[in-house]
Amino acid sequence: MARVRLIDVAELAGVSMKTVSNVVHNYPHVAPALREKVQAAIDQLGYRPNLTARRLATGRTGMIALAIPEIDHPYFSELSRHIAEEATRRGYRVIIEQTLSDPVAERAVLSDREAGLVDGVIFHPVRMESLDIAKLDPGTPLVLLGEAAMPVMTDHVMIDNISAALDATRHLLARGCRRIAFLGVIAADITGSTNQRLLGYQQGLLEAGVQLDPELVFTALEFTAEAGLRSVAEAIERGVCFDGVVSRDDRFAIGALKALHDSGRSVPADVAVVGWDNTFLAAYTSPTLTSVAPRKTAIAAAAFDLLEERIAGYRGVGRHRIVGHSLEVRESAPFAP
Amino acid sequence: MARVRLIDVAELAGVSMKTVSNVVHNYPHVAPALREKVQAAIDQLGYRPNLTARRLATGRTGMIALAIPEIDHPYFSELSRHIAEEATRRGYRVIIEQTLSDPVAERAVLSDREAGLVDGVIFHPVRMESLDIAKLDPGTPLVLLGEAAMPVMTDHVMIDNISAALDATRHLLARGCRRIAFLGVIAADITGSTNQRLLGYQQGLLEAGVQLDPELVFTALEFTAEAGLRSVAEAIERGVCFDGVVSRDDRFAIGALKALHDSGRSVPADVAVVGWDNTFLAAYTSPTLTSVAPRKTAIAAAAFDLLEERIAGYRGVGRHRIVGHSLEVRESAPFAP
DNA sequence: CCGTCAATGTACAGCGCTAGAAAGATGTTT
DNA sequence: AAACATCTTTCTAGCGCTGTACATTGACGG
Repeated sequence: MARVRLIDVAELAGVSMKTVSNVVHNYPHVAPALREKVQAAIDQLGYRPNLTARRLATGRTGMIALAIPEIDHPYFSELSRHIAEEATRRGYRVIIEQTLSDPVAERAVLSDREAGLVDGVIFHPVRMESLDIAKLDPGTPLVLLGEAAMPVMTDHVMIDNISAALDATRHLLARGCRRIAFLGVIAADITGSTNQRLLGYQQGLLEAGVQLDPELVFTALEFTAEAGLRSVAEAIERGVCFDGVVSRDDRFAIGALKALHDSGRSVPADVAVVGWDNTFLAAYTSPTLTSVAPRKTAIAAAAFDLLEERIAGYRGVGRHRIVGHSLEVRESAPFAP
Repeated sequence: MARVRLIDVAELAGVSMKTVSNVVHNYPHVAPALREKVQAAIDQLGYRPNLTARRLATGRTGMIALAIPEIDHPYFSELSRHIAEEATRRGYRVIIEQTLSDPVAERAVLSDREAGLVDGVIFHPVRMESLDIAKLDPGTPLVLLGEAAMPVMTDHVMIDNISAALDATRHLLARGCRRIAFLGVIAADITGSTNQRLLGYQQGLLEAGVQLDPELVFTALEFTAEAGLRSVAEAIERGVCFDGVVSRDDRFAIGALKALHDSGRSVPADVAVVGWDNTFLAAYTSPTLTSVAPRKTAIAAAAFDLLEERIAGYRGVGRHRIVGHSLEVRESAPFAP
């Protein structure tokens, strides 16, 4: 099963390697007859160019790395899908790097692991801070996703979290909710996203003249539905009274729905719930879940736009692209009557 | 930002390239003093080996391709995660190839796309048949997942679908269900999995002496929760009477739960439901979903075992590994009282 | 005090492909 | 028919690293 090389084809066809290469690349300036002959040789031998060698010669790999915390988090798997499709469209392949939110793994994404392997990296950090990233930035084109860190020199794509949280909160206020909880602040979470969402939530309450109540900020232990469930269940046990929930993550919201259901509360009549990320789950919970919807395809497209400019040689300061969002209104928090 | 090469380090340290290479690889037979000196040069220049070049020289890429229909299908995203983790454990990186169940894309996976790029391919085909695969098999080590096709020469990992469907059906029968539906046969689905699951379902009914009723085999249009919902809703409208559902996919089951809920039926009192794949969703529906659970970590491990043997040079006939499964019993179909 | 053998280190030929320079072929113009 | 312009095709120097074959060194026994 010895691999067929360019030179083997060239010999069989009785031409030079470069001519074969020209045929493979569909370059002009190859006489039709010759082209046909070479093609026949290619087919006969079943020649396939060795991409590694091509890479070494051209310096471009045609691959980008996508580094995300968890492949199987619905938000990230949906985002991955869009990124993969955008990549295909633009002629790249994607290698997926799962960091599991581990600082060491995140660091590895930016350090020696990727040298010469990929043309660029799209990275959704969770634990690394701006300074870390700035220090490690290896010269490989890099675009960051999410809100964890935003070094000055690095490109960045995100949604306007404050305004999105504001929208969600206003939506609940319009329904008449006055005791609105925010789920969930996470102890180990140093990312900016939660803070920004919390900020938007607070801003919404303030502009409606509703008093902030620290008791209504629910803490979760980790990013799972289970944690969301527990957090809400405990709040209920503590006797906290609330009629609305803005959840920073669909999975938390799903846990919340379950906790509310278990405690005999009805959604949205007793408590209205808004989730975040508008993952496909949102359409299949009972009741279906109103959710903040980042435009994932737009995120993928913007990330690639920035990345390709970097790959093409742009060396300037970081650009920060804000991508649109909307509120997908479903049963858990319908429009005000 | 000129890249630092091995030879640059060698010059700075005043040694040969090979010695630097030896230090990088931690080979023995490098005097400690020299090693230190070389290491200093490496650090000073910030040298990072170029993986593409290393690949060309060694012939090994350290990457495998994972080709699946959809990244964001919960089953595949969970499977991907296990594969990614197994890959990390064994020193491989994963490049993910999304086929979207498109025959052309599936074909591309096995043809020129991956030549020389990866050491092996793990492929979950949907539309390609055994013969196609056998014809295209490019010599790159290959392991198939799922039941769509099983060419004689190719390795294969799957669960025993017949027996799993049998378990699910028996479980419902034990609860006293007698009008058990099978959801969902798909028109465009030529894969073996559905057939095998249907077979196990029928076998279960027969051994319990329950008459088969073609009316109880529900058809869906595509692999979405929406299609499952519609399929069940239409059956209800048609006046089909049933007290149990074996669903070939969790997403269908989720749709079914919703359809049943919408029609005022209670689960599991009126209709008991069993899903398939035990994706994390199953734990967060209301009611939670009993589901057939393939051992995903075992699938990942088995796939890598086979693949690594192929990479190591095994050239024999295809091995077929059956991986264990279980039935995760939750609220939608609890144990018989 | 020399020959021998490990232990270290060096030199260099590839890995397979690309791309630009140079050469060859063909056709056109005067 | 010579001179020139235009296509085609060949030649060949890398891309950066690895592994083999060979050179050097120093230690040690005879």
